[in-house]
Amino acid sequence: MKVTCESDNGNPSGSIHDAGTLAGISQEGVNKLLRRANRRGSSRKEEKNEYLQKNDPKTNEQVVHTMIVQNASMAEGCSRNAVGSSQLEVDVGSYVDNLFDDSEDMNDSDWEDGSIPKLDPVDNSPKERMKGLTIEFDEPSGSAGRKPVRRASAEDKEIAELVHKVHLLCLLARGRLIDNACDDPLIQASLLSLVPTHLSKISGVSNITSNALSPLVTWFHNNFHVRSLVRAERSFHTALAFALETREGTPEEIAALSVALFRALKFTARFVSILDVASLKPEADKCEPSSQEANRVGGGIFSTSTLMVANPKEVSSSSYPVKSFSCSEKDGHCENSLRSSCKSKGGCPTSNDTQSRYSTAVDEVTDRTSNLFACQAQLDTYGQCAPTKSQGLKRKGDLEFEMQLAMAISATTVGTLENSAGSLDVSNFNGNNSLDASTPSKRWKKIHRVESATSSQGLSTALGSRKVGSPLFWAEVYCGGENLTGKWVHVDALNAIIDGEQKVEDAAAACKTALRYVVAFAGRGAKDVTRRYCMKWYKIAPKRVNSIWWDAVLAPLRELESGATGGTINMEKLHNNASNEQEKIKASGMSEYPGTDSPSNHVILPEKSGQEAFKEYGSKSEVESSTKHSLVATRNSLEDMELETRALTEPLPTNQQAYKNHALYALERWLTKCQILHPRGPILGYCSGHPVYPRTCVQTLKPRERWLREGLQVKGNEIPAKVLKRSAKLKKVQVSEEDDYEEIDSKGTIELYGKWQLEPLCLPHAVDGIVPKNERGQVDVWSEKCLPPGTVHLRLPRVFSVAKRLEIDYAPAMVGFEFRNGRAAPIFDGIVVCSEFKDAILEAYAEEEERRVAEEKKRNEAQAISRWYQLLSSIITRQKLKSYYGDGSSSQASRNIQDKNNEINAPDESSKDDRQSTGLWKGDGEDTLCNIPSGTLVEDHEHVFLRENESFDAENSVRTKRCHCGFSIQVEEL
DNA sequence: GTGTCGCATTCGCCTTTGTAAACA
DNA sequence: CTGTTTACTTTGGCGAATGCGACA
Repeated sequence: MKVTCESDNGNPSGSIHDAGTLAGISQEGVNKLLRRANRRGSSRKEEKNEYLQKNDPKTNEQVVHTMIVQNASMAEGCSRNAVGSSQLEVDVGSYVDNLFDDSEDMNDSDWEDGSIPKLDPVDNSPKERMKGLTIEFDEPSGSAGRKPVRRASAEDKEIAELVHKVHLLCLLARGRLIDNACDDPLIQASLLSLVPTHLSKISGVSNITSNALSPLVTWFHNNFHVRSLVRAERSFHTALAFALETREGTPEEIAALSVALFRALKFTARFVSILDVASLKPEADKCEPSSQEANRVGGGIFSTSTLMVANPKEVSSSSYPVKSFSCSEKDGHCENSLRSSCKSKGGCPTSNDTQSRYSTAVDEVTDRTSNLFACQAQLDTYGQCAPTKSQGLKRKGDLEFEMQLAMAISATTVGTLENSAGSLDVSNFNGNNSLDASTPSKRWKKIHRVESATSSQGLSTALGSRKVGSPLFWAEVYCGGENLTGKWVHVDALNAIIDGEQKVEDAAAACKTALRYVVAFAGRGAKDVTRRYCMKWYKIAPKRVNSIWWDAVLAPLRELESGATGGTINMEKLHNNASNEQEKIKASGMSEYPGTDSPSNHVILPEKSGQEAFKEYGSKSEVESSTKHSLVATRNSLEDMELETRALTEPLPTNQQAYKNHALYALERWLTKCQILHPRGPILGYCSGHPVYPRTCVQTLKPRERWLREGLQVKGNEIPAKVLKRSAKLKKVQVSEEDDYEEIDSKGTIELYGKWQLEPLCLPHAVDGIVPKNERGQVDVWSEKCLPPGTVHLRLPRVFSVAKRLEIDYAPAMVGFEFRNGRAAPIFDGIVVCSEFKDAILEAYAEEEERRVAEEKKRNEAQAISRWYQLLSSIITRQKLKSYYGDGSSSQASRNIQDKNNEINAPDESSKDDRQSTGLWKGDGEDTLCNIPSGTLVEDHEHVFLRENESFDAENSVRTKRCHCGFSIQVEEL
């Protein structure tokens, strides 16, 4: 192993390995760091590689890690500069952690705070700090091939979930803003004025079909183009108006315009967006696509303004041809490719600008732009974009989250930013109606620079970056002429695709966009319509947030949305349609299996949903109550049913592992040890020869004791549904304690029971004031259900003493266990007593507590007085000693010792008279108050209290003693 | 290049009912 | 003498989740 240090000018200024034994210390340190690096895992390469220099490939047997460590100023400069120093070379292959953290406790914060290299242990002089250091070491030959693994901890997961949730909320807010902008009458009117007369004839057609929309969509597609311009510094409303003016805009704006157009034409339309949130799983966003992939995605797909559709003729039948484009416009979409590659290659969406929270924006924009160019230069040079240390700590999800947060904030603060940033374009929009795609290039360039700087920092979700080309926004139009009852039709006017809902998933997947949340916005509300676009729900379900939380979030938005889009449907049609759906379910083998919770039970029956809808929207609906089938359902409930049906008719996965946590299906081999199939059937199909069962047949088993905690007990004569062998550890205990083999066998197993073998818990009743107890003389109170009838649980501290004093029968309440001293210890909380004694005990407890509190107060006061006494005695003694021996510094130490000795001896009656102090103290049997005129303490004088100067206040029993100097002391005689 | 499967590894849940000495 | 507090020894086994490599 070799360790060398280099100064910043390149000359070796010192070598650790020269320091004799220090070499060993250093080696140990390096090895420690290596171990640590191995633990941390390869996924954090980007966080650390700023400290690394590329390996020398010439060394064969030896893996050489060379690092150039920046000094403090360099490190700061690096963090200021988005790209970092050009001296940095990034080693992608192997790396080590902060090799220069020589302290023993190299904790995470040291690393993550970006601490600069510490001093060489040999040389403590700051002037001699190393600016560069080269370390070479041997790597164990066996470990070369294995990548270290570090999994996310629970904390990581929690943080990731929080980020995910907040990101979702931001995107929801964003979607609502866009939806609101789509309702703008001015924009709608402007759009209408652009539509050719022959196309506007379809306005208001009640039973429109998707085919009828084709000409309109084609026209829109031909007239509105995507341009990768983001005007984040203005409100979305303004941006939308500008996009309408120029007929060019971001995919988001163009999609919003299409929605506005449909609404202008009196169609019921929604703005639909994929909420491309930060991953729910930690570190999932860190592994960006490879540079090749980035090139492919960035340069290949998002390259023309007519995204993804080569020929308008393909309307209605085209798919998303995601790989068939080339870069053709320099100003427009090549920018995206650059941005994408910059981001993807190095994970470098311009470092500390990213951390600046994007709050002020305009004056920062120039910095960002320069950073972008710097990043670009870096890419040209190295093919890598070295992140700064602080940047490295940011996960991509965090960055996206921050950007979205900033966007949501900026979008919601309409008006404020408009004033400041609007000067860029708004005047043009307002005053110059002739602006179109032929806008002077200078002006475009300005916008373009603003956009590129902003988007280069990771604005992927709403604005497209890595996931360029992915269908993120489109419209849904309600076509009453479709499907008997009408249906929501996917309309991607951006790409001139109608009714292509089945292609969205594949197109998104091709662009590495996870289709986890597809949300439709209307009426300032929102509805999750992911099911419509997702064919393999089991794949995305684990990537979605807890459904309870998500449903709760969406609940109010759903009401708004259904209020805006909820038309009425003739129930007769609906019934026929639903029957067809039911038949589909039956055909797929999903219905009517004998399980207790058959999936078919989850299907909302037409009658039921219709009635519910009637209750909810009865006032608005056209009610025809004369016949059974003439109930009115809303589009909303109909759509709910459609989505629900989709959820229940998911095709069987072809790979076994998909069944592991599948919501609908299960394979026996993937059941856990506490799960069982009950009933064992029906078999819905086969996967690799294994029968597939409905998930509803999977029952969770628990031991008898565990069911007791839930207030359930096993019915009599029930045999265990499953018997597990006890762990080896417990068996050992059994073997050591028991010699009888049969006993071992009976205790060496765990008997498990299923829900169907249970009944409500029947505990013995409390009789004659006696609490039924278990064999340990206590009551296990896991929940209220575990309390014997006729008893109550009093969770009060020290209440047992009251019950004991009143001679009332009680039992300690054991509420759980904790691990203490390496063993499980029961936790007791309060007592269980018969209900009839509850009031008496509570009353006595209150009295007892009152008394206890009073006693405690008294005790505290006594303690306080005692401490005052000690304080005052020490002051007095100190003063006394001062007066005896003067204030000579040489004897200070001995006086201190004497003080302490005197403190120990105090109080004694003789010394009380000599006390000089302020305040009140209480001695044994008397309280004393000292009144000291100012300056008394500094007077070199011993007080003398003469009898004749005393006075006594009989009313208060206070005797006042006075010295001739004016000092007085009050003594309360008890 | 992608999907599937098996193996290895890591993380985190589940387990679950003292005692003797010192001190007040 | 009795009741209370404190120190002692400070889990660890196992299943689920996950990552990775091999293979089709």
